[in-house]
Amino acid sequence: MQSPSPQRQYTLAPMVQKLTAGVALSAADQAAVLALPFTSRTVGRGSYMVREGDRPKVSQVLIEGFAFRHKIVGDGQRQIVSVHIAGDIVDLQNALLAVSDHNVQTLSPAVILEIPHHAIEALADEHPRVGRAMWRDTLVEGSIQREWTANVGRRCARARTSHLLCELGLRMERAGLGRRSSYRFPITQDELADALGLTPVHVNRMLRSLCAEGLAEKRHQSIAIADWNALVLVGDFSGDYLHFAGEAAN
Amino acid sequence: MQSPSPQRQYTLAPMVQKLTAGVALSAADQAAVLALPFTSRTVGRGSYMVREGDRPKVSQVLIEGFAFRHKIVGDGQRQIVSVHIAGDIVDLQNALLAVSDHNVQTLSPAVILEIPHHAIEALADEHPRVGRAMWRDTLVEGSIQREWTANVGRRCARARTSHLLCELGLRMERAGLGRRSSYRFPITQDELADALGLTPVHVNRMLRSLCAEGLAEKRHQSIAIADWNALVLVGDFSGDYLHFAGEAAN
DNA sequence: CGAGCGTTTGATCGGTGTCAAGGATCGTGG
DNA sequence: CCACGATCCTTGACACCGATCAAACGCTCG
Repeated sequence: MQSPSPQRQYTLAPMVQKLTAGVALSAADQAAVLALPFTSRTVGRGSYMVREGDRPKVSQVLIEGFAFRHKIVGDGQRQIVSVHIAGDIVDLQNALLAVSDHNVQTLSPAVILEIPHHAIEALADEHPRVGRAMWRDTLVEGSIQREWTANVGRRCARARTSHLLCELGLRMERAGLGRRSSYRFPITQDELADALGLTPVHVNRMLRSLCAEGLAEKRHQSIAIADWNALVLVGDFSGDYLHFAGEAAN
Repeated sequence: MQSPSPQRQYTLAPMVQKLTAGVALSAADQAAVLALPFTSRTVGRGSYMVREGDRPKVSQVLIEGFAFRHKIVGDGQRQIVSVHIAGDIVDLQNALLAVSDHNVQTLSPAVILEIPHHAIEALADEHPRVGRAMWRDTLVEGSIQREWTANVGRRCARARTSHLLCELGLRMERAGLGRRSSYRFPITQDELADALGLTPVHVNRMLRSLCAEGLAEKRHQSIAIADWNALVLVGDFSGDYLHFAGEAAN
């Protein structure tokens, strides 16, 4: 079975937390977010949240579980372009873009809250600060995406792999879902390979070598980072691009 | 010397055009954009518009010329993560993100308009539709960035190169700066290599082969695409991710 | 306990990188 | 208008990282 309890009532509190982390929101603004209409659904691993070519009418917030975005290229190969954890607003894109340019799929059983696009647009109109917070969220995602491009384009397999483990560690810790040195991450080596632009075989070799050298280890559904500083070094990692700081004075 | 005439007065009309292409704006909204305070400057090729680590106080609109964003990884290699043409709002990011996570440099002599961040924030507050339009622009950039990640991660050198030529062709045509089959693009093979995650030598080989087969040719400061359909095929290209359509009904 | 999926390992292949040298082109200054 | 220097392009030979192919192993979950 999966973690989410059957009949539990979910709220948009994680979305509020996500947004306030970047832009200060008044009590009224926060209340407006919480008052958004939504429906919840619980899905299994591998479920599609969005398909390329879709014209979604709702945006989705990931409340529990993991998900990833990916694109399929001409010869059938898959590139995973981002990974999402609980609290991420996964499908804000399509509030303003008519047709989806990529697929989103769950990496684990998940709980998803769906919000109609018109409600999001109305919210942004009536509460500009919230609109700004959602825009900022999009900007941070853009920054992460740039780093992924650089990671795949210019780092060797070993560094690439380490870099991803570091990023996820920091994001999980920040979201209160684990420690950077140890967090849940139910991904297969096949999926890792597609996220890193490598083959599963080579990912396996990198993971084995990182483990053998006491840097990090991929367990069944989790990651354990034994030597954070060393992994940061190997992965050429700096978390600046995650823009955790928030706005300096706002 | 460079194209821009010395004392000419520039306006934010290109920014209005860019924004209205995605979201319908009222006359008042458009006027508000045009009324933004700005200063213009003319710079030579290779000038930095933003440096990683900067805390910019202005956003920049590229009025004439070309620019690119890039990141430098640990061993000194450079990854170009995006390319920008006249009309692009290059530095909207830093309106909401305190510190820049990447560098922006001109690819040619350029004319740049600088707008103070506070003016952009005020504009978004007072004209939510404009805020939405800027947000949408960010979303489209995100989409392009995802495609670049997939391009670099999962396509062979030949396809990668072709894909970039197609993208630029479509964007230039859309912006009214040329035809997809022939457009100005003053980039060196070194820079192309850094945009594609390849080496200059290998980019050269791909270009020569594309040229030998009558698909496309890189001239001095321009691109000529002799067989668009064939290049699209080789490059596994589809322009959907550029989201040209605009909002269906808005 | 068994089936299926995911992981691990070895051997070999190939695409792209590296190194090196020569050639073309452009912009500059005389 | 020409000469020159710098940058960019081009080509070949060779090396290497990561891909491919193939097979066995182990773990989970039902």
